[in-house]
Amino acid sequence: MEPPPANIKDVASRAGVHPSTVSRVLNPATRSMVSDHLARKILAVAEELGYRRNPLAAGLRTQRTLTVGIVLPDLTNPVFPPIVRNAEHTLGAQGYSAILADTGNRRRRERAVIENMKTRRVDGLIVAAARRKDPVVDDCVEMGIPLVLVNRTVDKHHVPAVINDDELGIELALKHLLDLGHRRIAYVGGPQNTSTGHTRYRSFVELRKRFGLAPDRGLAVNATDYKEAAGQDALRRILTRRRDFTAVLAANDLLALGCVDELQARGLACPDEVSVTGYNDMPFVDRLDPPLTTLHIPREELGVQAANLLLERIRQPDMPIKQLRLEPRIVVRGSTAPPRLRRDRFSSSTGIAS
Amino acid sequence: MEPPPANIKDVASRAGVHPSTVSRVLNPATRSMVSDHLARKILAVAEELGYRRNPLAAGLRTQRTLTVGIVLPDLTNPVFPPIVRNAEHTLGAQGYSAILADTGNRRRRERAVIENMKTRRVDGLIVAAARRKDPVVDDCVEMGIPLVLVNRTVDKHHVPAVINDDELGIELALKHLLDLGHRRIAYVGGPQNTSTGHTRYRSFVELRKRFGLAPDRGLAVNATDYKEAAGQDALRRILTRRRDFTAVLAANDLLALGCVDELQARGLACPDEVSVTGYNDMPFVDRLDPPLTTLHIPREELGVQAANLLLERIRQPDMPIKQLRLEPRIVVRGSTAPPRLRRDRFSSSTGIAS
DNA sequence: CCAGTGTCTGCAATCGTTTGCAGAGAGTAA
DNA sequence: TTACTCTCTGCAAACGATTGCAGACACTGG
Repeated sequence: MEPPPANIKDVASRAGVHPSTVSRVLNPATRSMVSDHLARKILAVAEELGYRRNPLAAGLRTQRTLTVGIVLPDLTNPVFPPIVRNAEHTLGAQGYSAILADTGNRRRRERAVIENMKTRRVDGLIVAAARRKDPVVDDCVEMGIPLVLVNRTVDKHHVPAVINDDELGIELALKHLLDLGHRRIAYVGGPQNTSTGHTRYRSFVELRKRFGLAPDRGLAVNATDYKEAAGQDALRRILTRRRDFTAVLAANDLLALGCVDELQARGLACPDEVSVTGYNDMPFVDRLDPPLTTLHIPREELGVQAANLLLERIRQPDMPIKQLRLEPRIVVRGSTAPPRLRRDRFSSSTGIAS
Repeated sequence: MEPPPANIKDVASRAGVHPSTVSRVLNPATRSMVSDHLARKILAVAEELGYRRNPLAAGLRTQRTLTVGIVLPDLTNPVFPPIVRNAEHTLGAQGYSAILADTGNRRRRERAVIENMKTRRVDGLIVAAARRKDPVVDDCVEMGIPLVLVNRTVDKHHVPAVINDDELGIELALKHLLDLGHRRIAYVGGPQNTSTGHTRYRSFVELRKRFGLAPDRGLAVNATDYKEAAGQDALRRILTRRRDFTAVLAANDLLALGCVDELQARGLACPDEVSVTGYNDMPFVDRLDPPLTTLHIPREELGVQAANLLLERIRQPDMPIKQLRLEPRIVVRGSTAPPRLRRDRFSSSTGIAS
């Protein structure tokens, strides 16, 4: 029922040649070493026997496994599936397989899965779970393991990465709100130990200055996590101090949803009383109530480019390090609108009128 | 910068023993063959040298790779990420790594990726992309490769699988609509070459009979694909024939969303004029406009159980074949409501009043 | 005829583990 | 002492490929 698959020796003996000759024929790089006549014969026999090269044996000898690891913080965050999918496709087209691991956002697990991938001798890594200071990533670059960061990067600047232009993204969102007439704009940011959380926050602060808005510290809070609950919590904290903002700029769609929840819980209408913007343009946020104004990022492109960059590094490890910064674009939907005069009950509690 | 990792020979010579002894110590099954004293010493040396077993070499020898393949039709369908994530976690806890492939719903690619996984000598496969008649799956069972289907199964009944109890699901949805007072209920089904599409459709037809509803063929259409556009298209086809239904039972959330789109396009309010139910309770459908009434399936459980079942089959290939059928539960939200008297313009076209 | 040049193929070592088999000692009983 | 059993460790052959090196062979030119 289960005949052992043919190996290179079977092919060789059936073709009346030595296994090494078969190997050479099957390997494109050494293909030209053997005469055409013989090669054709060997290929025919291989085909006939249904021969498939054993990647374990080959990998053992060559130290290359045609395998790359993909490390995610959380596959259920809708940003990642399209990235993974496209990365997997483009890797697959080049003969590479992807081994996937989800760290659940835990450092211990990140360390463990990358350790595991290293012992499995992956040829390279795509990491979407990087922290700004990430010793695990440092280890990899130090060991010379080809590595590409995607979506998030690290503070050290000599690591290949494909990320979003977050300065631009925040600028687009902020400009949109300013154009609508908003002036008191709250900010709900992401975890500061991620590059996205950090950059978006810094961009917001700087742009606010640049656009001549008062540097209102109490209006910006960074969440501990890119999840709805954390976003809701962050906005709640802002609301304990200030209630006079007319818009919330959130660093991520999930945070934005949390903000919407908190507004709803307090009976504040979105966008009538408070506008909200997100970041990432996750699938289905266009169908939410209200449809979320957000920044669209080229998810597919992120995956493809990360894969290509990694392949490039695997094949030419000495190339200068590249960092790609892809541009987001704003998608205006129903969660933002011009500010309106506040109802009494809203401003009354702090005594501040907008 | 890159010292070659220690191998078993290094450990052996450093500990003054033979490599085979080291191997025995490191392998739990043979651990007891060597004296405690020596074993402890060897473990210490291994630790000291940072020894990690090379899975390629071991796999070459043992024919086991501690690797399983996960095959998906479409990772961007929100049903799958939770399944994958949980499967990966539980496999990882047992030392197995997951290599992932997305077939993009194409048969050619399904064949190719599974072929690839077989040559990579995976120890088993979790397949979520099965068709009802799936020669690729047949090949695998015939070759004796441990295999577990998840979410979808095949017609042949001797394949291990973890799926939903779709009869129950459809019954719950239908009952819910009946309880609300609906009598003319349209059905938008999934592709009939998938087990889910087939079973849900059959269940709907049978249950309608059982509940004493007229067998209204024109009210049921099966979409070609589990996507929004296909759902919209299916409902459009129904609407060309009949306009007197007050509810649509969709076999999948994405189809349901397509139905909502079509209703919206025609100016039919949901749920005021037509109720809609979905299936799967994808993330975020609770926040849509309207929030979708749907069947919640134990996504995490599906992943965990599929992984466990696979591990069981890998370790005990001769166990009788198990099929797990997990129960969905209905989640009632805003997309369903009691039927109301139709407005004139709606019923006028067919002359039938509900 | 011999040396020299090229082209092709085979030899054998190697990658890092695992495991059946056998042998070395130690201990026990007769 | 001998024979036998047990427990532990080493030997060496796999697993299935790749590749540096060298040899076989045909051909050419002197």
